[in-house]
Amino acid sequence: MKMSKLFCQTLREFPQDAEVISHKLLVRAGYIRKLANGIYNYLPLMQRVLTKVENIIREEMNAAGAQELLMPFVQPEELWKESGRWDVYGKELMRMKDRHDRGMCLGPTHEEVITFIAREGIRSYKQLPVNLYQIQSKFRDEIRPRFGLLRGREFIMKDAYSFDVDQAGLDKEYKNMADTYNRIFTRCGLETKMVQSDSGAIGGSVSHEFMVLVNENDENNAGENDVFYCTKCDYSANSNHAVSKLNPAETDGKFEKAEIVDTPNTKTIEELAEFLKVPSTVICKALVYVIDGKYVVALIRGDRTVEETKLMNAFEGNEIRIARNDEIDEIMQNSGFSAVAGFIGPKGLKGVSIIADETVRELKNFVVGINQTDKHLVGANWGKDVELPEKICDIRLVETKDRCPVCGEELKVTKGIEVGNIFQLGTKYSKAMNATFTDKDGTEKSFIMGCYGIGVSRTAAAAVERYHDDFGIIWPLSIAPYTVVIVPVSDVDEAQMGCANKMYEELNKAGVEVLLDDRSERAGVKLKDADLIGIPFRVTVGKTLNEGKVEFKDRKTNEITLLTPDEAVNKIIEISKTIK
RNA sequence: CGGGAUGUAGCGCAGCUUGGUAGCGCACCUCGCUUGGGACGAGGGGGUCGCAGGUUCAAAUCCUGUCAUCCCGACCA
Repeated sequence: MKMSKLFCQTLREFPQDAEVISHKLLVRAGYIRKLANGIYNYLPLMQRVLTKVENIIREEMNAAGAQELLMPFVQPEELWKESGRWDVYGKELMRMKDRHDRGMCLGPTHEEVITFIAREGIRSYKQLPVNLYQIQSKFRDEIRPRFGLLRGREFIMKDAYSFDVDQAGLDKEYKNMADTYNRIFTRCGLETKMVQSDSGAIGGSVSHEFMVLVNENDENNAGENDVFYCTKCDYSANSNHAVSKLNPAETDGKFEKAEIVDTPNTKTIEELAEFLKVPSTVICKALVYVIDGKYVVALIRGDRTVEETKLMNAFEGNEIRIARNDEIDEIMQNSGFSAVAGFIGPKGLKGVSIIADETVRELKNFVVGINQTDKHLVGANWGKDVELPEKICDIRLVETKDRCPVCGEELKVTKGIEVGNIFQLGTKYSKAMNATFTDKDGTEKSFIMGCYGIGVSRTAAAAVERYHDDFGIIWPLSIAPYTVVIVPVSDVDEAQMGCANKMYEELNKAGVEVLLDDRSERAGVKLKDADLIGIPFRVTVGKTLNEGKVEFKDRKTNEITLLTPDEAVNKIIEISKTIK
């Protein structure tokens, strides 16, 4: 491709509305352009990158035994009513009416449609197992799209769905997909970590996410997830799912008798601990949440934080938020109290569910709110002064220095970008949508399903996030839009242009993806653009041509070697052959 | 949805306080010159100043409303 004809406008400055580096660089280097909030045009260079990622995915998925199909982007309301998600998916599901006033939605994911396909097409266990996938645009009307391609409303996703006769089959396919994903991301030049995760709105039990770990010291790092991991064993999990063993802590308040004491203006745990001169670990903290419209009071040790996803899952909820002050007032009124937030306790509350984190169980002679403003109960003990709630779960956020649940080593945390996930769905959708097959023994059974997603556009953006420098993008070879760019320093120097053109022809003939910068620009412009766009290799044809040499530059190391034009061409052809 | 900020040429911005001919840099077009890290000179094109009302002889500027975008939070495959 000749750059004079390439549809690509690089910008001299970073776009003002971009925050993270992948967004800034992709816009500035002419890969993407915003159409609307969270919706982007993929320009020719970007399309080449996406196609490469997609083809790697295709090859590996096909090799793993999956079959590609394509489902509609627009889906009928009825299917979503069948699965029960029409009512629970929320505003993220882009809903609309067709001309006949029938409810439709844009596909944010395709469990319903694939289950419909399986229900229609699979009658017998003999047709199983099967794994079907597609690569397609998805639409999710995110509350706050941001970070360019990392969190758009429209994005490209590979989604695969497996159907098995039993759990053993699903386990096998799950492992197969995990291995496949590792191969896919490795081929894309990305190092990923497979971490345990929450299964979210998709449902199901077992799930893992594939995270590209980003450098936390990087000021604009775009990792949206905290990943806790163990340095000794291979335990790692998303913070919304991570569990830990706790270090020993002082949990005895050493108050000799239970009594209500004045604790004026101690609305936070810090203030209360300071006022009573006790460690925060002997305080039982009470937080009021609203889960799917119902009030929940969560008890947790004073020094710990509630993990809201865990709390929500404990009640099998879909939506969680902290209660507003007027809602707390309502609870107080219903229970005959009048305390404000900061003095809430479990004793005597009516119309709420109470849940306790495991950390409160061992508290002794502790401090707890008693639903009177500016007062707390000290020296409290479970069973005697306050009832221990029946519902006790792990609802706490893991912290660094907590111990690995597997081996006991200290846990560490890092930021990650989620580029893929795998879920064991089980029969959640097949049961709800009555999708069954006839098993060997003649009985009707529901499909055991799994689903497996990869964010294609996000993977490309994550690669930029991971590989760039002050000059621009540094694409991994396997997903770069072109392998090499030839830059003649002067487009009016006949020798240089002749040499550049000759190499260009030879490389093209050899099937190498090559760019020729034949623009009538000054050298600086062409060199800056080559770096910005991030082509892995650059051949500069300039003054060294007098000695019969051209410069060969590796974008990754910025190392320059002098080669004859023939040597350069051969070297690139050799490199090109290694691309898988 | 809560808090903060911003909307002026394709991009980046000034002008607004104190109302009076809409500007600068980059990009774009023409000519010249130049060709190893985003040159230079001359000329040129491009704007209903986010939108709608209002005040005024006169509004980018003041007032009201509204829309959009960005950041933080809540949410999230």
